[in-house]
Amino acid sequence: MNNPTRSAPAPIVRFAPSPTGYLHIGGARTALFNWLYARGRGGKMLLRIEDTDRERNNPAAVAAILDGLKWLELDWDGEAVSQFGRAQRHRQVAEELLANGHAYKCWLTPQELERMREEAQAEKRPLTIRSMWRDRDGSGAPEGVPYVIRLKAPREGETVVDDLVQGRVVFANKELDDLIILRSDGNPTYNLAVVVDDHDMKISHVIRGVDHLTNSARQTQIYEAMGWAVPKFAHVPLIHGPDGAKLSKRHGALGIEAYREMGYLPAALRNYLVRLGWSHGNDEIMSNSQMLDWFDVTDINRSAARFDFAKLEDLNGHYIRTSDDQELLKRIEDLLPFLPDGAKIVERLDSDTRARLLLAMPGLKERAKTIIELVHGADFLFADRPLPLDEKAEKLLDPEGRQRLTELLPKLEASSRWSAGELEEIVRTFAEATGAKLGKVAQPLRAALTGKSISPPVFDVMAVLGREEALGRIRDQAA
RNA sequence: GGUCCCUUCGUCUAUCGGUUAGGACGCGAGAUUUUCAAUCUUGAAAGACGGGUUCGACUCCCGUAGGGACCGCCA
Repeated sequence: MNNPTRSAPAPIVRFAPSPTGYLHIGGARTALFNWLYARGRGGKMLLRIEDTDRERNNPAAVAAILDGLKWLELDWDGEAVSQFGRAQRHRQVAEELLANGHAYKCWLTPQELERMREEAQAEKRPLTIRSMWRDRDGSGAPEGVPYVIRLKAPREGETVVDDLVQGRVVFANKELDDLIILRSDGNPTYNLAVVVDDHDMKISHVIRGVDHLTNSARQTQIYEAMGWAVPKFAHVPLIHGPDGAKLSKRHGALGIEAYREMGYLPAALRNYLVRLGWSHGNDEIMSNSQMLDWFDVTDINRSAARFDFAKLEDLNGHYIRTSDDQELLKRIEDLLPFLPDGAKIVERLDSDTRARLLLAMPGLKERAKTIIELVHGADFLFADRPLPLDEKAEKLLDPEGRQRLTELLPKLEASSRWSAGELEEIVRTFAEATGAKLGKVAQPLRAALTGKSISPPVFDVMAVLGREEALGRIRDQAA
């Protein structure tokens, strides 16, 4: 954040998702890395929507991505830039490249290209597109046939991507095609648009997934053709599924909103994601300011990491336990609309039950790994008398258990303050007097009060439910 | 197939040539306990393989194997 030892100029980074779908978990981590790098060094975090492909553009996806970032509490500077909105400027640069001899018009048709690919495939030789139009200067061009503009990429030597994560990656120029920078319909392609935008937006560090590594080599050629400074690159490894294969819908490549709906906290998800491919010694749980202080792209690992829900859950449990009760209540209320049985609870959430929920929170949050578990733990608060009993509760309320409740009832009715402490004393005294182990009394009591065999401590449950409700539930089950 | 990248406990990782290879999750055992958690103690668990370089390699180099990314007028 305000680390005085950092004297380098403040970086300008960008997160540049394409609006073809939701914000997936890998994208979320890339955004987080960008955000940490910018915010940790007093830099800027810009947002750009890569929507040059009009056919695949989806406004709902843009909204979902922005929502996901907001939920993750990652902010950005200024308005999100639409790449499509800058098409004029991209075309202008393409013309400039044409004029300065670094690009050429190519009349190769998609059909011809397809045939070249098939032939290469059949002969099992590598395919590198070598357009015959490269050096013809447009002579012999067919009439009225649309053309594309290709970069006249160097054929000799090598193009180097000096990557902050991957190291120095060298590509032989003879392996690289003359990439298309302007489509036959006059629209810019991704690689051109990205270079122009990154240059115009004065991006100092391009932090993105390794799937873009070869693009960086191509983009470097465009920078060089324009005589522009190449930004620093940091290509972060991809996230894999539990089986080591690329993360797909089958595993966990869900939209970020799915994680919210599964009851994860943004802080937990951030902490989990930052430790995937990056670490700071043995530190596992870290605050935002620690992350901001410690994070550096040069410490990111080169190998892909597998997504592990068990560890995410553990972290989430930690963040729930250390969260403020009031905040948890808000998280619950935010999540309720997305839960199958949430509407029922929303209905009952008046100021009284809200207060009870808050009162129960310390006991509840100790046992929940997700917000959903937190809600289920609070089920007993919203139950109607007579309570439905689950199988184990049923067993606890055998004749012996019910008999105990009957005997205990008058003692509880005589309680003066109905506090957890007083109630515990009453029950303990009762247990001792009857020579029963505390559990023999507490378990039937729990079953009667919650309908379950597991719950927060029974005395807390009684206090939270209040005298009238608690006694009523016990009477329902007493012999 | 071509190019490029990767490879330490099951998983995430530490180690920047010299360590009994450490931590976390998960798993096992124990303590605590009114249940379940939480918490504490504790156990099992790793340098893919083969060559070098070096007094000494998990660490540097080469090869093999395995995995991955990219190879669109998609981004």
